[in-house]
Amino acid sequence: MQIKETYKKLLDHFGFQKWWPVHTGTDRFLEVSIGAILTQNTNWKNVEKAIENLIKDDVLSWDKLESIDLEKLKELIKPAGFYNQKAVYIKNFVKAVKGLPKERITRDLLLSIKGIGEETADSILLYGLDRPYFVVDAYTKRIFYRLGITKTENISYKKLQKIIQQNIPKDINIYKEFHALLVELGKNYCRKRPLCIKCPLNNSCKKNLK
DNA sequence: AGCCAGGCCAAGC
DNA sequence: GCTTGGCATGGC
Repeated sequence: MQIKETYKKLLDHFGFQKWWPVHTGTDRFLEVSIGAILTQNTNWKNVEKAIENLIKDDVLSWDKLESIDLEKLKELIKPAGFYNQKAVYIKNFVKAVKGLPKERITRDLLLSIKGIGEETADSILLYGLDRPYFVVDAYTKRIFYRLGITKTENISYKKLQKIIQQNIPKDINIYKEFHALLVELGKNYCRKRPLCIKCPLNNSCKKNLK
């Protein structure tokens, strides 16, 4: 099955996901970035709790995050797990990016920040800054492998990103939507222990376990 | 009651 | 370059 067809099927089945979810009244770029850091290897439900804590304490702003005590920040984001390192990552990010004009914020700059890897950087760029970088995650690798599009689930980030970007239009709205749809499929059907019987890609998947 | 989640870093080969 | 271990909470 071709990549573009996969996108169409998922969109047809799930409908528009309208990612990235952010609260009204906060800086979108900031909230996406903090969410992207907090969701590293973590359930989004837990991230929501952490973000609610930040909003409740009125610290989801560049100035407040820069000045907040590190230990206090750890407490607030605790529900998201790995809170010791994520608090430092957030501090690193804010220090490196605060006050910069957006055109100065490049992928290389983000990757130079300790705690920002490829997926986090691309999530920030795509959903926070509307730049055309396709976000690859564990679901993406798993789904494409099971579909038979890639030969291994351990394909490198760069390789899979390149394959996908070469096979869909360079359109940030498609990039945003496709990744969100892959997450939806990965969460609900193409899980580690998959639910192939009800999967919307069931009849065109090589790894179909029925 | 385990298993798992929208990764990243450091260390070792 | 690729692999491994550590990091932590809460939902199911």
